[in-house]
Amino acid sequence: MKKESVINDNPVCQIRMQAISDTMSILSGKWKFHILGTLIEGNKLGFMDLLREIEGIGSKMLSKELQDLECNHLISRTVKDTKPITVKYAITKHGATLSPLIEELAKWGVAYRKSVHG
Amino acid sequence: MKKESVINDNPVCQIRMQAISDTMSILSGKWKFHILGTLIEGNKLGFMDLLREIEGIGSKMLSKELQDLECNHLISRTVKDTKPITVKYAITKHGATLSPLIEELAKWGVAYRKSVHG
DNA sequence: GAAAGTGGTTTCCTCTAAGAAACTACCTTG
DNA sequence: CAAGGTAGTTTCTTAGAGGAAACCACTTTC
Repeated sequence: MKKESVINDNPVCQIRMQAISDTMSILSGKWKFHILGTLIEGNKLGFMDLLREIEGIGSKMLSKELQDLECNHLISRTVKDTKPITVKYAITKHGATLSPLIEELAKWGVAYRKSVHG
Repeated sequence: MKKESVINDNPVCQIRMQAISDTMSILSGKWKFHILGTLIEGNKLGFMDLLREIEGIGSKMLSKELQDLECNHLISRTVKDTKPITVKYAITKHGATLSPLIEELAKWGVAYRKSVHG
């Protein structure tokens, strides 16, 4: 008798796993949380603002990550017709729903650090 | 006057960001959540069990990810002196503290799917 | 003694994430 | 007209993540 999957071979688990994969794929990469976190704190920021706020990121990565986040409707990009034109990035209502998740991530990270050193 | 970071240039944000980076680094990779999720459901599983449960993973990746998780004390590995020897992987108390986080990830993923299709 | 199960390691390969640096284009201020 | 600000794009390169397949050692069952 060949053994087969028993735990993960049920619809509830499958949907759960899929949901987790979805979330992680949307938030993948080194910078997504940094960008989202910064936009949640300081609402409406320009490209150069973000470049300054997020230490270490380069313009290429920032540009790409912003596009990803915009595609997934987590942030908005609005071009103001000023001179010179300026662009403002902001978190969307949808993006704001990530707050509890980001909160959990931060909380766990802090607790982990304490448990290792403390 | 040169502009500088204002939002992220304060200790609270720095610690937050660091904590998030820590968490993400510990849980990085394609399989960590799948492994943890599976071990939370079915407590105490062998290597081959996990290989069967986690669809798509190969033995090399499983081996590596299990080592990572064990190093970070999120799972335990105990060798039973049976014949043939068997190895049991289980979630630790520490690893179990990830449950709320995993819960949030799944919740958000499900909600996201609904908001896109619904 | 061959097949199948235990728990992995090793080798080789590919693809992508990420970063550095240069460049575009347009505008304003000194 | 040079310097510096706006918002990015392009090119080149490298490190690492991930996967397929073969292999090892040991044991039990058919």
